[in-house]
Amino acid sequence: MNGHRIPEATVNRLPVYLRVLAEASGSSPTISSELLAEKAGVNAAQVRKDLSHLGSYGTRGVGYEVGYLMHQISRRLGVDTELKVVIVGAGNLGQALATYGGFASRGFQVVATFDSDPDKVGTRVGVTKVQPVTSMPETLRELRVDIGVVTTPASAAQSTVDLLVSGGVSCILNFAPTTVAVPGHVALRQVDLGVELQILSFYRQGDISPVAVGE
Amino acid sequence: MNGHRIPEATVNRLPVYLRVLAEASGSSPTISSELLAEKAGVNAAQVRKDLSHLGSYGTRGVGYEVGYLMHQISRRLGVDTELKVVIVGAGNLGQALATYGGFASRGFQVVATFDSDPDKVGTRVGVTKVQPVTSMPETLRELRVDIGVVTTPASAAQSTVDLLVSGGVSCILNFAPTTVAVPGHVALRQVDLGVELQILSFYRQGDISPVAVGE
DNA sequence: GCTTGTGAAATCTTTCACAGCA
DNA sequence: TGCTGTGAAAGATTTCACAAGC
Repeated sequence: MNGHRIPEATVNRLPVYLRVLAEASGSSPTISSELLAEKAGVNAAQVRKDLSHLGSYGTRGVGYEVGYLMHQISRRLGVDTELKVVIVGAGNLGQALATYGGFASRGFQVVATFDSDPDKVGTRVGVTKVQPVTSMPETLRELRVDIGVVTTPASAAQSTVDLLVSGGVSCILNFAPTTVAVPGHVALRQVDLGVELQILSFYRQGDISPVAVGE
Repeated sequence: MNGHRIPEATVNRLPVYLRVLAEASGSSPTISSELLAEKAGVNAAQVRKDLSHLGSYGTRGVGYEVGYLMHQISRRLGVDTELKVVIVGAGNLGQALATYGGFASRGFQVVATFDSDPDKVGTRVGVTKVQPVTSMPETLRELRVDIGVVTTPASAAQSTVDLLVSGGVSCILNFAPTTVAVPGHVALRQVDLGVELQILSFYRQGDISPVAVGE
């Protein structure tokens, strides 16, 4: 079952499998769909169905070879090439994300940070120096940036996104507490932390509960 | 259509509608499903179906009364009561979240922060002073905390979650780059920022793109 | 006339259950 | 025997399309 379009729900779980595999890679050379499912918090049939979209990389009676499966998932996710990330908005959240270890360990390289505040420009954030937003157009082209992370206030989010898109950035992760729009050929994910808490507080009332997001 | 169980997919969109309504509340006393849909990035029929789960709060030929609809959504989400939040892990991300404006503006109050590092304990983060994790049990009970936000390293995430649960916290938002488990009656959402970027980088390759998360 | 509310259809996702292979 | 890979069934979600109401 190779070459066809991978369902969106599956794509959202592949990175989770990858993380579980990375954690498990020390223990055993192979892993069963059952164990992988348990660690990822899903059903074993789901794991097998998901992985079948990549091809037949398991061995019946044995399981999946951990290293090989990691390679195949990475390849399909397109995470095997180092991608360049910029962060726009060097406030608390922007600074935290710039130094967040989870990016580098997954092959993402934070190559620049931007802020409109002259007091922030020039200060050191992680391994980058904060640049003025006015320099975004040149910097984006020059560095051939892949991903933009937006941590500006809501009021600046849309104009920031427009700048990123016109600078050739094809993936945008928006943390600003407002919804932004992009042309259809740009990948966009919106994350609003306040919204997350509202959803949680709903589930608290009922019996049903565990919900996973960003996975 | 009132009183029955609200579908999970709908619950995930309600907070987004709430945010859109808050933004639109200045402009007009009413809003159509079409406009609300456009601002929330979904289909108008979906908005109507979603809202129909709360009751019939619209007026045919007119639309929805913004203030009243906000009230109804808030009530159903259980966000009309002020909820107490603690943040465990006072690193960059924890500090950023402690001062993140999106929580307070949505009725969540950050009442305490914890860290295991003695150097961090006692320092000021937002309006709270960092407490040692050893004081979590008493503090959680004393303040009757509703929500726990975990921003520890992966290695400390599960034990932190266990402490939160035994301290009576019924909602947990996990930002640590590892999956944690909780008993079924605790609401859990997992957010891994590295995973987000991996998903984005997949969509970059294909034609289809815009994906919303945490919404 | 304009917009909601909602059955019915279409689509997508998950789960089942078992044939097939190591 | 044990575990994958996968059709088929079940379930959930989205979209359509239109009757009903203001």
